[in-house]
Amino acid sequence: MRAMSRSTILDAIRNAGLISRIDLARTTGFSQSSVTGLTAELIREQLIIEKKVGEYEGGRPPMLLSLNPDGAYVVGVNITFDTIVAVIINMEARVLAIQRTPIEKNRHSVADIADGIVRAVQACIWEANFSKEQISGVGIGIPGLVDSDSGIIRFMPNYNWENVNLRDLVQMQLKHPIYIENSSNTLAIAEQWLGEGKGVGNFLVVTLENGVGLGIVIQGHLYRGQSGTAGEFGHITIDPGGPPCRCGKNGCVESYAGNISILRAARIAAQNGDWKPQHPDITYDDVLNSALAGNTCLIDIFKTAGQKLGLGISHLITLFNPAKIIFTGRGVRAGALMFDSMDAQMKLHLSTKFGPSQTQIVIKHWNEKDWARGAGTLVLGELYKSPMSRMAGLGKTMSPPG
Amino acid sequence: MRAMSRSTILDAIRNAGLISRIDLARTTGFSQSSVTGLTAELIREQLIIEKKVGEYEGGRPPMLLSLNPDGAYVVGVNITFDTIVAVIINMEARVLAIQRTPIEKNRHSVADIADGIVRAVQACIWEANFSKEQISGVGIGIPGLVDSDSGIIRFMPNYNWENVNLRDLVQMQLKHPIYIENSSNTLAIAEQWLGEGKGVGNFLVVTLENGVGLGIVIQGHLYRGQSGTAGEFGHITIDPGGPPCRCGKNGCVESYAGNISILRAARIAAQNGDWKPQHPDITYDDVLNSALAGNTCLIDIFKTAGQKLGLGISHLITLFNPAKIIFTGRGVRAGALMFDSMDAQMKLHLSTKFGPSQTQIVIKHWNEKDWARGAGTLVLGELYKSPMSRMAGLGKTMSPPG
DNA sequence: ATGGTTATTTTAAAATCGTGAATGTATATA
DNA sequence: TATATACATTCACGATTTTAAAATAACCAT
Repeated sequence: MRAMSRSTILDAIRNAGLISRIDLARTTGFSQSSVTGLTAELIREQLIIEKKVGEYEGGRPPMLLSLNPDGAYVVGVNITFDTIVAVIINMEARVLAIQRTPIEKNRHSVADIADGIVRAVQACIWEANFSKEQISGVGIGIPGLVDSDSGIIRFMPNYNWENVNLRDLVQMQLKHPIYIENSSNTLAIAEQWLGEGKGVGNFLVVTLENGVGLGIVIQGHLYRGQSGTAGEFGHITIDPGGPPCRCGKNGCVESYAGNISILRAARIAAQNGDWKPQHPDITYDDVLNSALAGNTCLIDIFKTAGQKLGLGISHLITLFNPAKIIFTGRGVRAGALMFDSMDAQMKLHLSTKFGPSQTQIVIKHWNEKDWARGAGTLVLGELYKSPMSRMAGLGKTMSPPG
Repeated sequence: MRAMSRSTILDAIRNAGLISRIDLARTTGFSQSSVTGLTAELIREQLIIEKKVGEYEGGRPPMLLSLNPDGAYVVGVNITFDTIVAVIINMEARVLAIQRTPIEKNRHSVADIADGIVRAVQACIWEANFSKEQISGVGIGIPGLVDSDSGIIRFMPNYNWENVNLRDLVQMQLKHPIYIENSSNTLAIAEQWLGEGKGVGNFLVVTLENGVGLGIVIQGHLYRGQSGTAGEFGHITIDPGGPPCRCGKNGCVESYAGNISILRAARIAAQNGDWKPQHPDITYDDVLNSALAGNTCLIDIFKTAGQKLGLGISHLITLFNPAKIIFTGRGVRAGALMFDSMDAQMKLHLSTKFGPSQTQIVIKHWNEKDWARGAGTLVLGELYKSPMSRMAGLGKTMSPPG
């Protein structure tokens, strides 16, 4: 009961960034005295602080409250095809330390990756001169289908894992509370907390990596579906006669717009002689660079990807009517190569009879850190729900050592 | 605050149908004394009643509580292309009276329909020997895009209405509280209340009429989207090269699976000589009957409709991961003609990598009354939220006159 | 300094809500 | 008829929040 009141206050502070008690009373609907009581409790627990004095407006100037950046620290870890990125973030999700660990080729058994995560977390904490007691938890983002309750990864196409329990393996070596979740979902939470989704009730996050993922936020809550498989946007069939997909079907969104699908199309073009790569072992980045340099054959590949993606996005808008769709992931670096045709195709498949589309399209500049940070916010969210579970004792000073 | 507790109790009673106080305490988590207090309040307000004594189980036999069927009466109205159906329902959503009013051809201005609704409501109340004071509200279901807050119908393809305020026109002649909502949404609410959606957190209702509609229930709440246009499933593009749609695009789900689209396809077949209808002015029912009688050309039309619908449904399952999808509307009478091919196509476009589909497909026997009843439950829901708003005084006896 | 104004805190009284413990009630069976 | 058992109610209590009012704090203008 009081947990809900606390949450309301915390959410309001997070949304505002910097807010006085009187404005808290106004926005939350609590009485002034209740706000005083609740904020006093949160200050005592060091979740929030009196940051600075606000603008004079004719009387006593307001004391502006903010989250306590140093109220807790957590580690966020993101796994991509070839890299483990771990970051330490503070209560404001600011990245204080970062650690990249390459995944060696063919070293991606579950045990290998679990060890890699543990080492990355330890190295990150060590190099930033933190002690492990200062870390309240570890969040792990996975590009695949995750049952976040049981911790089981049901399907992860990158390494072709099915039904493996990565969390337990990591937990055996790390004593911190560990949370695991699909990367698109962690990004959605991160956007809701501190990014484009702040204060937005309904929005979607589309991730363009090797696969194409979707995080769904509805009425302010992450939506996972009845059995946790909602949002497999990458695997809706756009064209039944299309190229094969890692999911076993043909013509999925992902089989056009996923980075490995673009790479595959480029390889086929190279085989057909439509394009001469500089070296035989081409990567997605090679393809992207050549396309950006003006190779028309490769430009066409991105254009097609954008078109198919655009049709899929039109489905999302028509079905979800979100306030925003946020694009992120390595794939957004293609920029206009992909998004111009996406935009055109999307508009083509939205009926004007329902009024102009209210959905705002946001393309985030891609940033490796953001993904690991997203995994970290997963833990921050849990801390907010029950701050008692913080590992670090409340009495201790929590200033960053670095 | 207490409103939520009351709702919890009411929901539990509605879900159970018949339940003792002690079981209420068990299912809701309230203490026995709280349940006594809350139920006493609800009984005083005549929302629930002590229905009968339950089975002896070793001690004092439980007193079983149920909703008070006669706690309130509301009118539900549904508009289809050619008919206005009004029903009186009680608190259990049982239909006590029904009134059909045909809509004359070319008499479908907003004023005409508003008058038709008013007359239908009045006739329904009159013929069932109710007094207007006994009716707590009127719910109207519209096959189109409705802004339920403002009461404005943004787009209704049947009569090609755009941005008209039907509610205000009706309100000028009826003093009751009037609610207006998209039919698919009213049906979703009705299913959640008393049908297949009872106790199911996430489910979808697909309506097959002239158009194809979608009602979305997520985490127990109807989802309307950011600006109220969520769920326009009928207008996602299945095949960009497909037939034109009333929405201005081509190849929408509706342009294959909507009843008028099937009728159109049959007319074209007749023109081409592929089929000889018995009379020139054919209707959807003629087409359906000839197909059921074995006309292969028409069977193919239904088969194609089912296939396109199936692809669309696979999108819904992949994106929403609902526990159930409930099909209703005149179109379900096509039965296996449509659903066999739908089923096959749907399965084809669901990846097996995410485990077997957990989504249960439910096809409801079509029934004209259900739609009007659905519009009525819209009002019942409002009554539950704030029983004080009931028009009929709490002190009055509320037994049905008939 | 003084007064005016707005922000915050404190205080006390009252309301609301749910709980636990004890009590009351209804039934079948020994 | 007494008893065991399970259901229901009563009542005093604690936790939480609100209202209202007063006190305090901080700042500017005069």
